Amino acid sequence: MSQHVLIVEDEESLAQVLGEYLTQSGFISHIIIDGSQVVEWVKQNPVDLLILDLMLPGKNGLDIYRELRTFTDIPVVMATARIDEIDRLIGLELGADDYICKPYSPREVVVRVKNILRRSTDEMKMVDKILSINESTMQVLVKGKEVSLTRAEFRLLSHFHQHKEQVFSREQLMTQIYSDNRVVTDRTIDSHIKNLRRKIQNVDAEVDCIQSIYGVGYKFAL
Amino acid sequence: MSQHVLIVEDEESLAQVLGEYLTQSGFISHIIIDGSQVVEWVKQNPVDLLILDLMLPGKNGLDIYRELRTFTDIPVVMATARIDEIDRLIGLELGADDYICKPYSPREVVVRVKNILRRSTDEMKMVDKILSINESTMQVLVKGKEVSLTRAEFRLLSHFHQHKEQVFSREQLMTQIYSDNRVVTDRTIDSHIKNLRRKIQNVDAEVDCIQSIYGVGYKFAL
DNA sequence: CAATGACTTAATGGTTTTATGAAAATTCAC
DNA sequence: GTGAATTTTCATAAAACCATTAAGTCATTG
Repeated sequence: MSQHVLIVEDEESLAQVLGEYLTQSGFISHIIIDGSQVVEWVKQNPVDLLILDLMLPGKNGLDIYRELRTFTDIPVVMATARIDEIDRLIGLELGADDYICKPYSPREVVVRVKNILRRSTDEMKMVDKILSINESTMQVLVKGKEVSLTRAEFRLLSHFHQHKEQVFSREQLMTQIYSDNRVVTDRTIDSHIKNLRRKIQNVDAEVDCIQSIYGVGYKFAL
Repeated sequence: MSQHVLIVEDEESLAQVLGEYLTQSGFISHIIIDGSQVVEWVKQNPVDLLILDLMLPGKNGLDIYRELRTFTDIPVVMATARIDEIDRLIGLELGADDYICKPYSPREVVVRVKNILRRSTDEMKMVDKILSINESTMQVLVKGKEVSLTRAEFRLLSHFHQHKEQVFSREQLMTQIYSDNRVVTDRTIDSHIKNLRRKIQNVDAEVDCIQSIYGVGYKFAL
């Protein structure tokens, strides 16, 4: 579950401190001092983000960066002590990347790492920022506010959320909601839909994500 | 409600500007120019965070820092103009602390102050000051007061605490609690939950950390 | 625009699930 | 083995949920 951050930095004490900060924040960190090992490590191990010191003994940081980019898209935060490096970096295609100027504070780096990883992963679920669903906690957030749903409501919404835009008949929804093969009236679904809509719009009346398709069923869309 | 930030800085104009930024952001700031007064002030006045210039006339900043640490844990942001100071600082036990390199931008300092105070108030105080669990001593503190739990209760709470927010069925909880594969009624879990809640709320009736998810199970949340 | 079928909604009764207190069974220490 | 503590079960009350109904509203069609 935790995300892996690889620190490439020759000043070991600095890297150590940074690593501790990252661990404190729930990341798993690994430190590499020798630049020549970076590419190999990234190929062999899980790495979600890389903090790359550009001034390394042995191998040039930018070369490492370019080599990484030939086979992976993981975000890279580049660190440099020389101000004038920054200008060159800014010219780069800084996709999911970032850079920091040394000396940096560990706290600042952690903040950046969090931001980048949140952006890139945290997550497709937050895609719309309007509705997020967490299966394991059974938590539903509408515009950031928690909405408490019953089991049937949660299953319904969850199924809708996983199949955006798709239209479902009431029969289909029933079989999705109930594990047993119980048979209920069509109106039952209507009823749950009604309650769902009410609870969601209770948070924000603007949100109208469950649409009725006349004569067919319902669909979810934001 | 507002939090107090103490600025220790001999360049008065700089301190002034920073103070205004902080005020703007909702903090209450106070400036001390003479290093020899800092310890006394902190002892006598409310201070939630301290910005400490290390290059002070009269008294050395690091000495002040060490003296403060003998009686308080308030976070300290250390400011210094000399790069090489940074290295020494990194060696320090940077608990809730941070450092910045002069010349700094007031805006940046405000951001850091906010971050530090958010962390030390929200996170620490909310999450762990309410409930802390020590696996090795089997000690449980609720709002600082010890609660004596039976083994089953402790295992339950401990498992919950390690998996905050996650919903567990009674079956899952049973297998978590029992090493052997004994089979017990669902109601057994209810019973333990009941006792747990009672013991916890015996300390503070406000604390309601075990929630029932109807038709599913229980989850822990603060 | 009237008729018809489809959707919405609130209320209700019944069902399932949970809370709780107390009793029975088990475990543990002595 | 005895007694106290703990665990489990049980019975009942309370709460939450769900399916249905029925009445009202809306969309479609001729």
